[in-house]
Amino acid sequence: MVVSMQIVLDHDRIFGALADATRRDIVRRAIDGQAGVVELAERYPMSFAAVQKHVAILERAGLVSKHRIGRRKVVHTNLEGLRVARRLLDQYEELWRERVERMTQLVRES
Amino acid sequence: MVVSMQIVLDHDRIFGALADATRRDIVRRAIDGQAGVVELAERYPMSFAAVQKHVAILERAGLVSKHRIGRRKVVHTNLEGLRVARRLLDQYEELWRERVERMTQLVRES
DNA sequence: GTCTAATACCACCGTATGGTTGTATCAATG
DNA sequence: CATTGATACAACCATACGGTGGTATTAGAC
Repeated sequence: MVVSMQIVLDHDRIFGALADATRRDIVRRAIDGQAGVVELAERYPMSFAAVQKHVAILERAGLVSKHRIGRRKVVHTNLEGLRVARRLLDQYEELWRERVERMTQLVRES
Repeated sequence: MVVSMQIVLDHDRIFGALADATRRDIVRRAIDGQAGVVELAERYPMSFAAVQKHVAILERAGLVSKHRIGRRKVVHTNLEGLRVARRLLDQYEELWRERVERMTQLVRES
């Protein structure tokens, strides 16, 4: 029985996944979509298993995905995951802009 | 002796602070910059002290700051903190764009 | 000055997280 | 099909995190 893992793209997981320097570096490297987990692991001062766990956290957050190429699995960054995070920040900035506008309006009316 | 607390604006703290629904909600509410910690705390199903800790985490991350108004302290969101996070995501998207461009170029040359 | 509302801080507790080592699976290769 | 390179997963450990209640500090109100 195959139960496909659920990728939720919720903000908790996405921002949590990005709150670690190793994982952010993996995201950056995986944009090119050429690195397997072994190649990634070689670059960080920690065990292979630790890097694997970081990739798993990124995968659960929907920031990267893996697909087989031969006997390796290649990690590549998922643009949509990054955009979910960015959209939230954009919303905050939009609220900020609206607030500034309201305040400017108030000053103008007084 | 007064030792001012250091606000670092590093990505670990910023994304970590945003990885919690309560804290994101505080950031959103504090954009208007009118809420004291008591008013904030009333909105969440947790103790006053818990909300205070959330605000402290946001403050250490540079996402909000507090200043006295009368006997209260008002929490307001710091736009620059949000922008630090957004800039990193923008960089990733830019890397993505460059990669797509390189690939398109390769296809064209073949 | 005394009282009190608003905030800050401390100690504690359960659970999640980041790391480790060891073992199991899985697919190409000989 | 046995081997082996690449990945997955489980058990374990130390520390960080999110919550609690209780106590201290601070600044207006009286």
